[in-house]
Amino acid sequence: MNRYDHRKIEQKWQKKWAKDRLYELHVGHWYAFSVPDILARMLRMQGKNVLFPVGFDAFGLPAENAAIKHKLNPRKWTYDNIAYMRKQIRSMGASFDWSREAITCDPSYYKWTQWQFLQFFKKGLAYQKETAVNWCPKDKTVLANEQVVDGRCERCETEVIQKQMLQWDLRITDYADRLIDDLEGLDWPESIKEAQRAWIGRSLGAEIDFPLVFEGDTKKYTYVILHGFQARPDAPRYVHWKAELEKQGHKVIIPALPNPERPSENEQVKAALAAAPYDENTVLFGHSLGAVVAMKVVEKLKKPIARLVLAGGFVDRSFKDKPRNFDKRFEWKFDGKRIRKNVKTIQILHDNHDHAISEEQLARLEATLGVKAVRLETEKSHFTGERELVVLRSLHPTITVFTTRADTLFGGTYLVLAPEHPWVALALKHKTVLKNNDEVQKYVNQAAKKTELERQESKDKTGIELKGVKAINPASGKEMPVWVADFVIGTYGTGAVFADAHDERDWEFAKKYGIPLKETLEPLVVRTTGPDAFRPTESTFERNAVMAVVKHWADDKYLCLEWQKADLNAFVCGGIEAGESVEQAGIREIQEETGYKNPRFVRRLGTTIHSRFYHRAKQQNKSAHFTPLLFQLEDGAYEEPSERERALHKAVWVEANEMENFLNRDDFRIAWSRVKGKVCYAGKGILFDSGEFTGLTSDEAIPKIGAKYGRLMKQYHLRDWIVSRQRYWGVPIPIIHCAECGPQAVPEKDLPVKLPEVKDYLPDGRGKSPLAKAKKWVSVKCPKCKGKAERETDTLDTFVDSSWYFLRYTDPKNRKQFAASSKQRAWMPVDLYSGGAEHTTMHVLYSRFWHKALFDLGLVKDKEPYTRRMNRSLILGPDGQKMSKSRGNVVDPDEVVRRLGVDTVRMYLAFIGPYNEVSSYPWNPDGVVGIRRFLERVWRVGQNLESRISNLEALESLLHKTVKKVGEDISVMKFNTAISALMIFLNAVERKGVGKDQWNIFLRLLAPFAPHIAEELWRSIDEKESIHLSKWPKYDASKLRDETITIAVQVNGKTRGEAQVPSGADKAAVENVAREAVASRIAGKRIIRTIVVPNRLVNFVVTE
RNA sequence: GGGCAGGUGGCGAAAUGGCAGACGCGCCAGCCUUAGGAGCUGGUCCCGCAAGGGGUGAGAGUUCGAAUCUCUCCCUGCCCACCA
Repeated sequence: MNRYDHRKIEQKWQKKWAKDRLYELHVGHWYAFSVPDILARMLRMQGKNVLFPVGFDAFGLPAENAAIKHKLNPRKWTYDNIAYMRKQIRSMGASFDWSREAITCDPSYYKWTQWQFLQFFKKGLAYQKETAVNWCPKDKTVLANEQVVDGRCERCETEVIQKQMLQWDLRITDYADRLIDDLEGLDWPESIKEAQRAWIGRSLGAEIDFPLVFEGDTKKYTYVILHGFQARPDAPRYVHWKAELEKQGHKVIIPALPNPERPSENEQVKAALAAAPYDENTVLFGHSLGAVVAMKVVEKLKKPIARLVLAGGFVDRSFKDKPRNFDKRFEWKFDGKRIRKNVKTIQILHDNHDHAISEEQLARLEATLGVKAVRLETEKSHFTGERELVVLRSLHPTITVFTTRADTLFGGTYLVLAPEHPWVALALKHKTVLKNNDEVQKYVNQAAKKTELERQESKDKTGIELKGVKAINPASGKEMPVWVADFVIGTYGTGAVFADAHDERDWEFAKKYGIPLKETLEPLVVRTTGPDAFRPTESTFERNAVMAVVKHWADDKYLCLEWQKADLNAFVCGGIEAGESVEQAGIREIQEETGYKNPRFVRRLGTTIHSRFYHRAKQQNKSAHFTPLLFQLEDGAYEEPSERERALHKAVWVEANEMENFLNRDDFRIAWSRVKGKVCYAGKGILFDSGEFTGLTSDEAIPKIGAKYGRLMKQYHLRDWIVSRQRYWGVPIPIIHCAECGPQAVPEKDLPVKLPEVKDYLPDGRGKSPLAKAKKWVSVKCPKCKGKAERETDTLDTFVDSSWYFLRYTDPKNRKQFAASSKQRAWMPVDLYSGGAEHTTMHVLYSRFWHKALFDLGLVKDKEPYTRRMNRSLILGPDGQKMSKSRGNVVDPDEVVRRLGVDTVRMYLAFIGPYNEVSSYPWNPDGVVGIRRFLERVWRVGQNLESRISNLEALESLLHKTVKKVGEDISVMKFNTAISALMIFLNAVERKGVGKDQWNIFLRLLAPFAPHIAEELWRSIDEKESIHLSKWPKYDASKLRDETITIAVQVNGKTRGEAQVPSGADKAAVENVAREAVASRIAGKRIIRTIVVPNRLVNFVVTE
């Protein structure tokens, strides 16, 4: 029987190709796997070397949860699934290179995940940090910020709480700038780049310090500064610190400590003790080794001093970078209790990139003194820069805020701290600093109890003033009240903001609590787009003007102008003439422009509004300074305005509630918002009452004010990447913890650290992962000191596994390296990465970071892993909703495949719409039969090839056009239009017949889409080799041209007829033919202009 | 509140400055019939018998010409969000 029997054909060829058969599938998998296969097949036929790999990212929570639920071994569960998936994927007829398969949970793969992690660890890119982390009480695991959705766990939707934990982090924030800046050179869709930028969230701004003053505190201190190893009192930084402190009226003593090159404890402590009286007015400040001496000094004191400050205070003789040779007589033990007794306040200052002190040493110092270190951004690591202002700032109580709007600094009238701000905790501990200590404590406690979700949900902002404390505005010099409020986020910026009249949130808060505000900005509206856009290069006409909002005499409606020439809906406005007051000017303009005779001045609407635009009617660049005024008409007395005015604009009445829609420019909207009583202006503008910066625009003032009163800097939304997971089913972190030596890398020869077998996979609920249950596995020897040590029991985030898998594809079997550099060079960077839109942010960002880190280590040659990244569309359920098991709309194409065949299903998915649009297509079970019919017809034509063809030339021409179109469309992944071209060819062939030669070419075009049927028909025309090994056809450019072309003929841009012209005819001939086609329409009219677009149309522009 | 992507027949869509709706689904009429969820032929944006006219979310602009570019607004989807 000779009909298209897909089952027979597809099984036959799949057996031959892969020895496998059909299984049921998820339609989303089909879309992801089988459609790109079309491109891979074509490229291969074009002789390209195509790496089209497949693999399984198989670590992670789903496998573990399933294992817990069904009491299975997650490894067995995963590998069973992989085996099943493999069969499914093979049944799609996709031409994956299975020899390169990578499985992230296989020890041969994760050996290299661990190896790369250790390279990062050795370079300081991976580090351990005690952090407040998102903790899901149900999953009993830590979540990345990215996995928290609306304050809830991404997976189980349990509310996330905060918990302190020692976590492994990767320093992705060090790469934030490069991750943004390197996007420039990438040929990616702008939307993906924008998603990356948004996620990193860089904002340029300034950090500004606000000194705090306390009621009745005018105390002057004696600062004793103890210098460091190999230093002297006249080192520039100490000189600078001394000068600054003396300027503030404090006394400063910097004793020269004996033998700074080869220090000894007794000598130095003795000298330090003798240098000053040490009483309640003393602040003892130790830098570096001086900090050790300072601690010894405090131990020996008889009465307490005011403060102990330790800057870069190390407790070991082993520096982080290289050990220093200190005198053995230095005793590295401290009596924390005694120290705490002898000093009122202790401060530990530290910087995150200190070359001398390890995190672990710092932690010990913190533990000894019972104080958390304050981490600072330094000029040079270990506070060795010349000025290190940061140290001085820390000597006084100051609150540092981050702002992107330094232009409003002069108007800052209060300060707001997050409830978790460290200074708040400090002040509360002292109890005497704040006059309303108990109330503040109560508020902070309440805020701490609230989850992030609750804090976000409460729209009404709450807060409490810190009584007894004021901050000094460094710009205006004015005292500002200090508040604590939970709308300020502790973890963003510095956890503190200054508040002013030009922020809506600050405005509302101030109104609610009666805090005074001060405006310092007049709105500036600059048109930057459209025909009215301000032209900065042209000369500008400055003009003082009035903007009159005119209320109806009885109703709540207002008199506005609709401008005729420009697309402008506005209030009455106009210039102020010499000798005229603004009020007079307003009345005159109302009378002139609208004709209403009796306007009455009501009130000014506050601020001046500056407006810059290009005045089209006057052809001038304008900078208008509007004074907005409110008028009301006494009555309807009216006299028609002049013709000139009426030609310019039309006066209309606009209802108050229609106004927002009516006005179409921001300067008028601002005036309107003030009529309605909303006064806060949060946009940019021109400064006033701002000292030397008065008159500047916001954009000019932001960097200048920021630099003068603070430090210009960047802030990122991005935080370091916490990679620790307290879960079983992941890559074990290859670290050994030794009490003596700290965390040590597992030696390379011992990699991979394989996952131990455990009895059950439940987390223990105290933050330890199930790996801790494998006691024998945990207990190891320290690779350094050979003493007793324990393995790290956390596993890595699965995003780590998927951050480098494409590298493994280039050399999947390598046992010596993660990928040989020769193999990498051959394939990297990835030419086309078509992935799900859900990975546009996190996975793409993490893998880019990982790649850059490898690049810095010299392990890869490219700065970026992906040349082209596309987001594929989504297949929705038949109901138009995202497919999900809970919705019950998951389409299983098994039934369709059985009925209509693999070729039909994969081709239909390709036909449904463009592949790389960020859109989605509902799976329409009816539409698929169109493709089946097409293949049926292909089959039928293939059975009846003819030797004689009615119009060979025309057919050839169409064929070559098809070759061109299909090839071009596939290469840009517009499979839908490629298929449409195949259909058009087949439609023609069914009418005109087709010969073996043309059919041979057509089948090769079809092969990537419908590999099975194409192969079968190919063999039936006596081809001996597989069609998939044949060459992609080339088109003959000379055959693309048609003999005659039908062109459109337009009159005044409207299509009025058609004309047949010979291909390549000259312009005059085309024009003549076209003129005849519309002769009746242009008769008696004059042709002003004729536009000829070759091969497309002729347009006659005629008089009416 | 912010960012991004969109908005074209009954449906998926095509056209990215040059004849709007290619191709396919569905629908209508007819043919064939082995009676099917098959095949073939023709039709199918709207108004109109026609000639003609109108039409790509709304409005305006640029242009000989706009679905496409610009502006204002509306709506939908996705992502982010008390981010200073």
